[in-house]
Amino acid sequence: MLTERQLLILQVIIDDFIHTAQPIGSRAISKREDVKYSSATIRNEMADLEEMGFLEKTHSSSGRIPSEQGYRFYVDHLMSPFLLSGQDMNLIQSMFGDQLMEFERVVNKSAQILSDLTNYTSIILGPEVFETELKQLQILPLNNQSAVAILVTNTGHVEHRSFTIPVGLEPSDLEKTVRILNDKLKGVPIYKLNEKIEREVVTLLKKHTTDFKKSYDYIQAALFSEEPTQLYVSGKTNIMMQPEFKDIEKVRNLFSAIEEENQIAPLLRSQNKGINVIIGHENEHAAMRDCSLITASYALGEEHMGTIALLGPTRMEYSKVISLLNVLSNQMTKTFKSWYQNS
Amino acid sequence: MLTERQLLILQVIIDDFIHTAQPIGSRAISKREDVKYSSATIRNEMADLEEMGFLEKTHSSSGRIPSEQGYRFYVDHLMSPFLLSGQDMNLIQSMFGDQLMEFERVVNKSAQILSDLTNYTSIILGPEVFETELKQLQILPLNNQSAVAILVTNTGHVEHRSFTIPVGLEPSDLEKTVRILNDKLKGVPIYKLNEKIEREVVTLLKKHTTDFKKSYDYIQAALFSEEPTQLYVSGKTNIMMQPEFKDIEKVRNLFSAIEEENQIAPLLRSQNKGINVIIGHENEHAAMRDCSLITASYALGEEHMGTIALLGPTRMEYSKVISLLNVLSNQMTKTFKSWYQNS
DNA sequence: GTTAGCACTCATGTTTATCGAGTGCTAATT
DNA sequence: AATTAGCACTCGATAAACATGAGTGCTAAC
Repeated sequence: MLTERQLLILQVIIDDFIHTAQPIGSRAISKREDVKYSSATIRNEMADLEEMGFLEKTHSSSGRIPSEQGYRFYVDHLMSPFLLSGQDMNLIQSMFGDQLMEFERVVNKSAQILSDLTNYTSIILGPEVFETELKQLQILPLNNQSAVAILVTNTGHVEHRSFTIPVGLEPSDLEKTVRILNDKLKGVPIYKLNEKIEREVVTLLKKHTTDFKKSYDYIQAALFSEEPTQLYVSGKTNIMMQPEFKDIEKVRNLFSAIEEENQIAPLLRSQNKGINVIIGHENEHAAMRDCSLITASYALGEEHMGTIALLGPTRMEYSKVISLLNVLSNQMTKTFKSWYQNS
Repeated sequence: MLTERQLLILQVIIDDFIHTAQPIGSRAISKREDVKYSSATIRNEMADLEEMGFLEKTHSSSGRIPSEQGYRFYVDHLMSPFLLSGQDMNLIQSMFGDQLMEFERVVNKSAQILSDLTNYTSIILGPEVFETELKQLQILPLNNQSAVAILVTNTGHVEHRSFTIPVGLEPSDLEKTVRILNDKLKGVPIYKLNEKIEREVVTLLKKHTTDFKKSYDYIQAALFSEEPTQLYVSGKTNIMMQPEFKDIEKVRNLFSAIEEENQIAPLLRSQNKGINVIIGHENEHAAMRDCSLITASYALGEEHMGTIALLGPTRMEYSKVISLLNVLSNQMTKTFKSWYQNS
């Protein structure tokens, strides 16, 4: 177990390193007014802490820096809670005060606030949309050749596609098709749409429309060619400002990794509810081994969950980031709840 | 005027430097099989070309690199046309072959193709939406408290907002309001909406709805709180791969500049029709003085214009980029025309 | 148990030397 | 008169040699 003094020293080192990014030596610590031991004593303690794996040296005669295990201990036991400044709180409040927002905008703004307030990179994962229900399907002809299909879910999510109307498709058929679809599909969860169409709608369509095949291809195309982008990233530039990323090769690797949506999304999706802290090599993705990733979950309505996250160097302001993510995820959950209850 | 030989030498130097990013010396040039002069001769010519301002040295005894004036001359007089590979052409064609696309998707994909095929950063500016006309306004209640407003223009552009319904607003009023709005506003250009509402709709609303004030605030909020994002950027990471951006400070500056939407948008907006080449310091923005920017215009329907652009180092593959932008902008124009004619 | 003292380590910065690609100029060649 | 060979010179890049100083570990004194 660690003694009080060791705890103090560890805390001082980590706090300092988080802000300066420089190895810290015994003398510097002993000079602090809240530390009343000589540098020699500190040196001894530091040697012990290093032996226990909480500290590292960059070279044999350098000052100490925290190891990943050190950060882990800090996050789990040592960190003092962070009080967000009134200014920051205001910024957040004012954003959620706005009555008129669609989901995408809230998320985008949240991502921006997160990255602005921390100078790290924020990543927000939207909720799985598949469980949401179809509220309305509309096909609106723009002219002879083209139309726009608009699909609204019960969560207020809107998808739309423009398309060209195949030559020879009767407008009346199109209209009928849409009417039938709305009749039958309202309230059906998105992920069941396909099945439902196959089972119930196809026969109906066959009966009622003269050009069944075309209408059908249509629906298919309009409804299911989606690849829902659910990843919102903000402040990618911030990561370049960190001194640990002064060599461009690292930045490149990291950026490439972030841009691979199908790498990041599952990672975030697989996190537990609440706050998660993933430090350095705890991350399964090699490209993020120099980083820490803090995630927090938010809820959209009763069922759907999304994740907000901050990506920064392992030398991260854990305390601040965690507070911020807490506040923001709660605020998001609250806001979405107010939108979607009784739906 | 430049002699044939000088033209040849200039061309060789620029072509070479575009691919290697290394200063090139007289000996290297004289060794090429299409050049039959000795290094001494070449040296003399290079000295002349430098005096005329087409070449530069990085230091007193280095090989030559093209000056910005050199690139300018190259682009205007020297560049040989570039034939896109069949592979590249296929990629482009296949994308536009897809019948089912909304504007945003075409633009996003185009941006991606541009950056993938060139390894530069692509920027696409959407058309001014203000001239487009309102096709339909719909307000769809999701539940007691919230609704989604959907606005469709004649170009198939869809805007939507979720909002909470003020307590006490009668559903019937909401419905009436929407009906009145659709009646009066269909076909009105977006930028005239506000005026039209003030002039014709307000009185109507007063007459027909019991709670005029609330309905009105509503419309206002739903229709006019937009900040149309019209800038699509792809391949920002590419710029970091260029050897001229190996020091991170430059990258930071450039990235910050690109992220300032209101810096870039007007710059692109102000370009002439067709292809424009802006080399280094010809660019008014200091942050882009190390870059060249090639722009091309595309048309959306009869009236609206947008811009596609590629941003790379001044040492850019001008020939390829220009060909590519040409093909793509034409293809976009053609595609959009087919969508929106007779609207 | 704590601390002063001291020899030792190593990253960083500076100086100096070497190397070689490339130039400009002059004189010889075509 | 145009071209080219020859040569001294320049200067960035790389490496080696050296000084500096922040920081350590260890021992002995307090």
